[in-house]
Amino acid sequence: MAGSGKAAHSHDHQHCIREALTSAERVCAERGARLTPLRKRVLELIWDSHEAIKAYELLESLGALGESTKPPTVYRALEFLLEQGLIHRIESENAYVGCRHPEEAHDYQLLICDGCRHVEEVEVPGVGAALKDQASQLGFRVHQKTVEIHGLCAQCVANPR
Amino acid sequence: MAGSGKAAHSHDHQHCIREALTSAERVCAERGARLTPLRKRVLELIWDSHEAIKAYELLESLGALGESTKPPTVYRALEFLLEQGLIHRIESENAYVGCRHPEEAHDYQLLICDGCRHVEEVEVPGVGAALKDQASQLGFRVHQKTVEIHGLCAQCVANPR
DNA sequence: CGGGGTGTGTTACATTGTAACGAAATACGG
DNA sequence: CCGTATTTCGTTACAATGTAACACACCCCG
Repeated sequence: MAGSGKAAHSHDHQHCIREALTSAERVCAERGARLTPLRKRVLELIWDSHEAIKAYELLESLGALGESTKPPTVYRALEFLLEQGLIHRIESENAYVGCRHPEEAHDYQLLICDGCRHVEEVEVPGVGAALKDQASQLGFRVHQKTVEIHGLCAQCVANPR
Repeated sequence: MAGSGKAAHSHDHQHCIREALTSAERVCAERGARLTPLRKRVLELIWDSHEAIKAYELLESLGALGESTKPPTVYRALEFLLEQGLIHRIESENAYVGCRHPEEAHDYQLLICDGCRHVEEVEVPGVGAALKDQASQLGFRVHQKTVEIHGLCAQCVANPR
């Protein structure tokens, strides 16, 4: 059923979900942040796959679960999850994906497959530092870095539609 | 008048504009692409500053010039300019900015000031290649790279509001 | 001058995101 | 435990961003 055989990018996804939720609980507990049932449900829905998911898709899923179905509900939960570093926003897609390393701040880059929407979070050594250094040289104070690589993942290169 | 003394990031901006337009003409001529009056006007409006400008701001400016004022007009012009590499889209802002090197494809990163909206296009050596290499190692075929750094430019760090 | 392709005008709508306000739930000092 | 402050949530209404579809104008070419 959920998250098992789906062919591409196979792995024990139940494990991913469990780990993500456990991590989230711990991180929030440590910080005194409240991972309410609603926020947790949204986080679960995002972690339902490793694919980019949109706010209104989340909204629809919540609706199917009999929840309130108004945009602010979802956007507020997303805002919280972003603040806590539990998810990433994909700017070039207006979409969201679970963060692999929510325990601490980190540089990251996203490989986004335009074929299957799979998103891989990587940290290419040196990239974050190089950007920071260049900015510093120009007197620019960095607050946030967005690095998004679009293309086709190995699966979709091998197996085009 | 237009683009002269504005204090921050001072430079001969008239020169920027002339150069951008000349470049655009040449590039389009070489490729047989049609830089129509409408498209050129939109490009001029974008180059009116080095700041990120939004589609609906362009729309409003066009309206003030007595042009047609419907969204598709602007979005189609933007699409053309993006295809020709004459402008960049800033994904994290839903905004647009003139490209500094429209003559040829190139890696680039954008430093976006959240204080004054100024956008600086840079090419940090190695960053584009490092991202490409990492992707290749994962079997990922890159189509497009988006690198956007938000923060405060030197002017705004020195002179906060 | 007629036909095909490209560009533009226009209508209508889809998608994405937010402000504002009140009600409910939770935290917190006494 | 109670009353109050704060946070979270529900709801309405709307703002901002972007697109599909079709009609018309223009231009090149034969």
